[in-house]
Amino acid sequence: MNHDFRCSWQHPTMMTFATVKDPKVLKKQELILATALRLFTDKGYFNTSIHDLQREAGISIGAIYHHFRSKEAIAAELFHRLLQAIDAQLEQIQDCHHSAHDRCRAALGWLMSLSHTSPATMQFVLYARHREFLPDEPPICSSVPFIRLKRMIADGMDNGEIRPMDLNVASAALLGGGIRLIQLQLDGVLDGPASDHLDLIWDCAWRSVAMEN
Amino acid sequence: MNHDFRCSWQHPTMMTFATVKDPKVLKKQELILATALRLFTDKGYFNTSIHDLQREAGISIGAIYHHFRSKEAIAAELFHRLLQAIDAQLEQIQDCHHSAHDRCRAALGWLMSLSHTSPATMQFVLYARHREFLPDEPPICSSVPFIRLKRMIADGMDNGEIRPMDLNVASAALLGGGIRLIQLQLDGVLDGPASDHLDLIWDCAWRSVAMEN
DNA sequence: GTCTATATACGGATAGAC
DNA sequence: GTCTATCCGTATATAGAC
Repeated sequence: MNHDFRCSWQHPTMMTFATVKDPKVLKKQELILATALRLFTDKGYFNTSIHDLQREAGISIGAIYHHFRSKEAIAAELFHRLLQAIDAQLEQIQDCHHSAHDRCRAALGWLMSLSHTSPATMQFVLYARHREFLPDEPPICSSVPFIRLKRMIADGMDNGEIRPMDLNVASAALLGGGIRLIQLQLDGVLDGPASDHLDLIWDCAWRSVAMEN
Repeated sequence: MNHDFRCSWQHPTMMTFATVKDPKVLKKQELILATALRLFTDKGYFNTSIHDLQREAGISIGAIYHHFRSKEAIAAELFHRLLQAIDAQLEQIQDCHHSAHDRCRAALGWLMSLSHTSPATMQFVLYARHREFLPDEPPICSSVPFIRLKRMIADGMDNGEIRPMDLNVASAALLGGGIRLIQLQLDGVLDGPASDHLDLIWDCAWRSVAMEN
């Protein structure tokens, strides 16, 4: 049983906002997005003004509005890119492992490591109340990465690794504990990184849903 | 083993804001707080203006500022009262049951029923990003009710019901799944109330931490 | 205690030079 | 593409009559 959850991924802090355009423009867009991520998670979306963003990024308001339609558009772009990056990583994990057990464990391990190496990413994606500033976004539990995780679990139920039960309940039982630990870490309640507890929480989680022998 | 988690409590919707002052003043304060709770959970704190509150409550801005120092003070008062009401209920549950198993199950069951009968309460307490508008509040995981829950679990570890392990991990494993289900319900992902799944999620949760026989 | 009217500030967004 | 200066709506909070 392979408990290594790495399987050659990009280090989380390398997560970038790059797409396919001119690198000069990209640098500035990325600067704006990275600064926005920091401020949004630090003080919250509504406590961050465009003037804050302008000051912290060291560029002008005009430049910001040249690259983005509005403040909301910055948050939306940020949200989409981070979700996409996370989903890409989960897809890679899905390809590297072939049982629900190994896939979900690797996924949880990676999410925990991400919450340590890039807490702002985790906080913005998992924790922010997007509905309040991105009214058209679906709730996070319906986002692509979460759907993928749910699918992994459904497959495990089909092939007999996981006891048959309501899929939402199984997802909550298997990942709820780990996600809760991540939240505790982001809130500063844990002493060390959440991933210190991966082995233990995974043991608990797997007991809760595994097919009896 | 007693699986009844009720044990004579006030129905959650009866949760009121009453204290000890003149009932006439109370009615108005309660009206303001109840309206604020509805609007804050509905549109979010920052998307709710004092004018919205004034309109929805059917009173004047002057009246609002007569009873509360500021908008933030309304949110703070709301937060404290709801946390206190929840903790009072948990205390009652603690008194009615005498094992970690029964206490935690009853507590989770009650929280799930509360999330159905009074979703706004649950949403505001469990889900809102208080740090963004109540900067002096400690994080929710450090609040009185959560401390109480943690204590119940610690006791269960001491008396041998629960396997010895890190307390944060045990809390996450035992309650993380249920809390996650509550979040799913609040986000509208579940079809019915989360409490429909109490038996199942509790069975999963308890397996994950229970002492082996 | 409750009301209306208003002061004051701030935030998002735009105009237009360079 | 980037900048500065500015517009304008809105939000919190206050003043002061009743």
